Amino acid sequence: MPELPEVETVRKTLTQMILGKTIDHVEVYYLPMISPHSLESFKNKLHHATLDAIDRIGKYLIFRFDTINLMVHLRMEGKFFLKPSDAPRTNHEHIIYHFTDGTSLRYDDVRKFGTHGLKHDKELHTTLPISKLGYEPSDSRLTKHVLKEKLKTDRAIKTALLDQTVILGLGNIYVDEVLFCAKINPTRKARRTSLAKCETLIECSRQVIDKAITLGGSSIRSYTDSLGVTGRFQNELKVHLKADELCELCQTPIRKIKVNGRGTYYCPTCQKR
DNA sequence: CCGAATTCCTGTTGGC
DNA sequence: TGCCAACAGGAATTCG
Repeated sequence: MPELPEVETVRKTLTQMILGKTIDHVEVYYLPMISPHSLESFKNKLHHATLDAIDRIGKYLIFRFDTINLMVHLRMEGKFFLKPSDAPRTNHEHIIYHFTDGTSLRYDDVRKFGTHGLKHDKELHTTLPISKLGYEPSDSRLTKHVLKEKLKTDRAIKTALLDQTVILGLGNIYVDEVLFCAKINPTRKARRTSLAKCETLIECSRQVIDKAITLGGSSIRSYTDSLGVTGRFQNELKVHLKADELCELCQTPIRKIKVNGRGTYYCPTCQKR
């Protein structure tokens, strides 16, 4: 499931591949995926638009055309592929952006959870969902004081850190790794996190996310980036998906539990409550 | 307002 | 081996 490092890898790859291309026409095969839901409006706004840049805000990809932005969230299994326009559509390609040069960008998503929405420049940052998002780990505005304030909730720390308004970009893989790094039990109440631990959490988030970006993200389950090249951070995971394996710091078997419905991996010795 | 539960979806997994 | 329920999960929505 793509999180910040995987989305950043996709962004870089796509930038190399399709920057400057102009859309000829768009095909949509699953209407609930797009917004606004008007198919004609969606197609018309992208007609003959030229791609100026691809940005990223948290896990959202922002394709910048003239004055309109295509905001894409990959959710669990969204992937892009670049193919010739006349290549046959495969089972799970739900949206095809055809370019004027005879190539096409295919959005492939087995579970149909991804979203593609159009927003004008002026609304992008002032409307949901972007308007509510918190700061990314790399953002200097994310201070221990800011985090401490956002952690004033009765939810478990893991649940709070998955909330994109608290800290931006962590998903189920990296939140487990960050909590292991910070030696915090995932079920601990968020509001019990000390100022010092808030600082540790920020440092660990930066460390984990930076390293994952450097390695091209993690390739677990079916995730591959848009070139089919696989990330290498899965080899660096300390706890996620490591149930019953021994903690590399203390040799205690890693435990798997559920925290608010999410599969959660942690070391019961290193991450005491 | 807050937090938990539900919902979306389908390929994979596990139990019998 | 085959069948089917349970499971995976980000975030919007609904519920209490």
